[in-house]
Amino acid sequence: MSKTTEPCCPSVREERLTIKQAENLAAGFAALSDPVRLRLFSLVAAAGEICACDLVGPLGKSQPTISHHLKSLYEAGLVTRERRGTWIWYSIAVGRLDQLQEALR
Amino acid sequence: MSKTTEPCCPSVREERLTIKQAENLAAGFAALSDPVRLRLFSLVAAAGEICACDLVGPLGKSQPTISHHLKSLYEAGLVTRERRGTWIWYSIAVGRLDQLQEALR
DNA sequence: CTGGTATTTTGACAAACGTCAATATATATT
DNA sequence: AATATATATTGACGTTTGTCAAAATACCAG
Repeated sequence: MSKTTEPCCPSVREERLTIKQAENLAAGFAALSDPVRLRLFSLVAAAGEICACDLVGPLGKSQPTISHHLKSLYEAGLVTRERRGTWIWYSIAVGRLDQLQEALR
Repeated sequence: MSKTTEPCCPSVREERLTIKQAENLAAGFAALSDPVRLRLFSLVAAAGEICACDLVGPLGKSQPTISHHLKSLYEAGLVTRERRGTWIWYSIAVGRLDQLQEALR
């Protein structure tokens, strides 16, 4: 009754990607395709968990720009966020990162 | 005499990326950030080696568009190409792909 | 409720991107 | 040399992107 199975997390090395798979992965890689965003992501990963307020300084970009990039990473599923009072804490979304990593296996 | 060592192929999970490292990785991920290009790359990977002429049909895009995307992948270091007479054969550049994969480890 | 700090949203702008039709270049065949 | 095929380049187009200043929203402390 169901269509032929389509792996959720294929590897570009082994599978011919469907349009949906390609769009899903491309959205993830797009989030990693900007140097500022990559460094931002790296800061989050290195810290484990980090307050947004501590992400504004290090990269020499305006606070709205950092907020904008964090939103990109969040919408791409690469980070999670949790509000604690005034501050918002970010962590990396390990599952999504693993998925992208597996896609390059 | 030399500066402190800076790994060529860091992981975003473990290192705070320098600007240069981030730019290098971001250029690689940018090449993978478009669905058409990802599927193209996947076709090359699945075939091992494939003639450009066989890449035009499957994705429903014009020949110049495919050529344009192949150039992007080539300039990002993700594929190699070799002319054999009239045809040009593409393969994936395993080293570069490994580098990007390692960056997500 | 008022004032202060953290974060997001809006609006604007230039730059980069994906796409195609048309053209150009390269190679092979006759 | 002439023709045919494979691939790349050019030029144009609308769309998306990265950035910032300014304004809006959310939370906290008096």
